[in-house]
Amino acid sequence: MSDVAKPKKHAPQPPSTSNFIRAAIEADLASGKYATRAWGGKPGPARTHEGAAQDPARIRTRFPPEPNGYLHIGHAKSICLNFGLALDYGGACHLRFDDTNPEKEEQEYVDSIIAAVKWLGFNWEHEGGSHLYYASDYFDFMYHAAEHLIEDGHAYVDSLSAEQMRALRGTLSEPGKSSPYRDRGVAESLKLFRQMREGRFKEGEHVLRARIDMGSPNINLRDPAIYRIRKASHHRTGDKWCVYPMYTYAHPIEDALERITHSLCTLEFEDQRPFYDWLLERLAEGGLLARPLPQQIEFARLNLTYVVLSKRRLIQLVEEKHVSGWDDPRMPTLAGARRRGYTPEGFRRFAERIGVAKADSWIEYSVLEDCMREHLNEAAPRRMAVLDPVKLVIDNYAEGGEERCDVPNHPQQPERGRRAVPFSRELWIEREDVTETPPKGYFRLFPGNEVRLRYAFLVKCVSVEKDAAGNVTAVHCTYDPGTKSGTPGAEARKVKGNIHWVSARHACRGEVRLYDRLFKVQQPGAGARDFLLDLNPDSVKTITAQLEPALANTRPEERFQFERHGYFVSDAKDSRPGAPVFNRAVTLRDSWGKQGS
RNA sequence: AGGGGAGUCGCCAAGUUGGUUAAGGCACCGGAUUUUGAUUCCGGCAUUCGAAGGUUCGAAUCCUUCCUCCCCUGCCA
Repeated sequence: MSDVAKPKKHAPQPPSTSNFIRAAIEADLASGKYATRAWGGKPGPARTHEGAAQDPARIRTRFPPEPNGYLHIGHAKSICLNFGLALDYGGACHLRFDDTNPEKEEQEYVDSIIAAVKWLGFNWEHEGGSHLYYASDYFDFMYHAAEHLIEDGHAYVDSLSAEQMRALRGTLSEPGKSSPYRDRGVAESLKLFRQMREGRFKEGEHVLRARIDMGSPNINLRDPAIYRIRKASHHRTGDKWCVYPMYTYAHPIEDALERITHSLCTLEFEDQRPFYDWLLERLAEGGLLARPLPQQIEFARLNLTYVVLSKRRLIQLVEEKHVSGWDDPRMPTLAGARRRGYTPEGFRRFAERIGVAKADSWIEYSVLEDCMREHLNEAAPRRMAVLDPVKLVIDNYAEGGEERCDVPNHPQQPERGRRAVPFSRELWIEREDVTETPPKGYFRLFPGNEVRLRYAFLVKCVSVEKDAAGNVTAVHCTYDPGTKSGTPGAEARKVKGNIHWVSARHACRGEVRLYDRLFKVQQPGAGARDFLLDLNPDSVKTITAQLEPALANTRPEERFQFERHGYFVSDAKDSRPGAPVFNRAVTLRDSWGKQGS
């Protein structure tokens, strides 16, 4: 049956260019839903936008972190999704700080979040406008909208304690019961709400609730609290307010004021969507918000094997000093990943590769590593570094002699130029590149075998020196002067082994941190187990390596491939001229199975 | 009177107005190239879509029943 012409092989395509969110956006764009969407030039209520010109942004998305912690890899998925969609569809993506809880939020976090989003390569500019917003900028509107809801009978002040409210809320299978304050008159609720704002009550004395349906099977609709009293200083509004809106109430309003078209969030907010729509509809029919209203769309959050992403656990790792800080290279925070040597391009590639859907899934950590390798392979210049040095002596090379080897900075990219690497009689080579008893298939140095010193000469192993314990202490070779790389006839004789080296006399010593995964199991803390029990005790190993001279002075965050090892980055905090410190981002793939080093 | 979601190859994930042999990526397995056991290149890789019935000329797509997993009872987000 092989005489039938085979269908031509399809060119490899970028991973899933289609997903349910793109489908929704494309459907909305096609239906003309947004054809007359106005944009008044800044976030605001109906009057800001009505009569204004059509929004130059075809869609608006937003990334809305609460500034109460550091961003992590899970956020990277959301950032790439939201900013990426805006870019793809000619839209704008807003960076918005959801700072509605003054007790947990700090300026330090907003700074780190801004830095992380920028680092990932995104910005919130669109058509000359900058879309960096804060929920706290909308507190006035939110407060007035709340009064409006009270006046329309859609909200009331409840004076039950939190415990009493919980008792009346019902359970998953039983309906809730009305609070005795549910039928409090509009005037009284309004008066109390104003007094709440004036600071006449203590925290917890009253709360503003939406009046919806205590019998709803959806617990989120059983008269959710929308405003609470909090006598805390806010990092931006200071002491102006002592009542703060709840996320449930604030988020839809933030979206509507900013004219967000597609409000993307994670699956756990699905049950919240009916309230989101209910609130916006009430406010729009009251003339406070412009239509079309934003729509919430939920997607599955990222789960990565061997990694924990919950804020609680991340805090525990830092506070209990299992890591050196939020930017420890083993942390899944973006600050940690950056210090580890991971790249923005790698993260974007990763987000593209894993796609977005509604099914809960676990992405294998190796997928992230592969994405980093792929980008680093293209981007990182090559260098030679010996991590576990053993001396190689070329017996027939002139004592005191030296010469230069002409080495490409990137074998696949000749335009990156070449550099001179000093060569001499005594070199450092990798301990694992020499053995007296070669296993099957081993083609590096062992007595009688010939290998190439990469970009230099062919050497033949004549003997191996060992200490009393049997450890190799030095290896003696003879070299063939006619085989220098780049000279005529250098390739006359082919050998399988090709090992890297550093001239002992010229080497620079440097600290190298070899990182491995922070946890030793795929799902740390699965079941009821304490996740700390799953910590990998060997997640970092610090060594002193012998580096080629060009590595002595590097700029902070400069990334290299150490040939035959992997990708390393000059540590942003600890590396110094002449005393370099490198972090290993990821190893090279290795079908021989050398397991890191 | 519970409600809301999800189940397509080892890991992701298209496809879901029913229409010929179920995209693509990752991993994996072969083979080629290679001065990185890397990279690159070529080839292979689901008679089957959680299960069982049913409708139909035809079903991953429609219907029925069942199974499994996730989320929801903060004055957190």
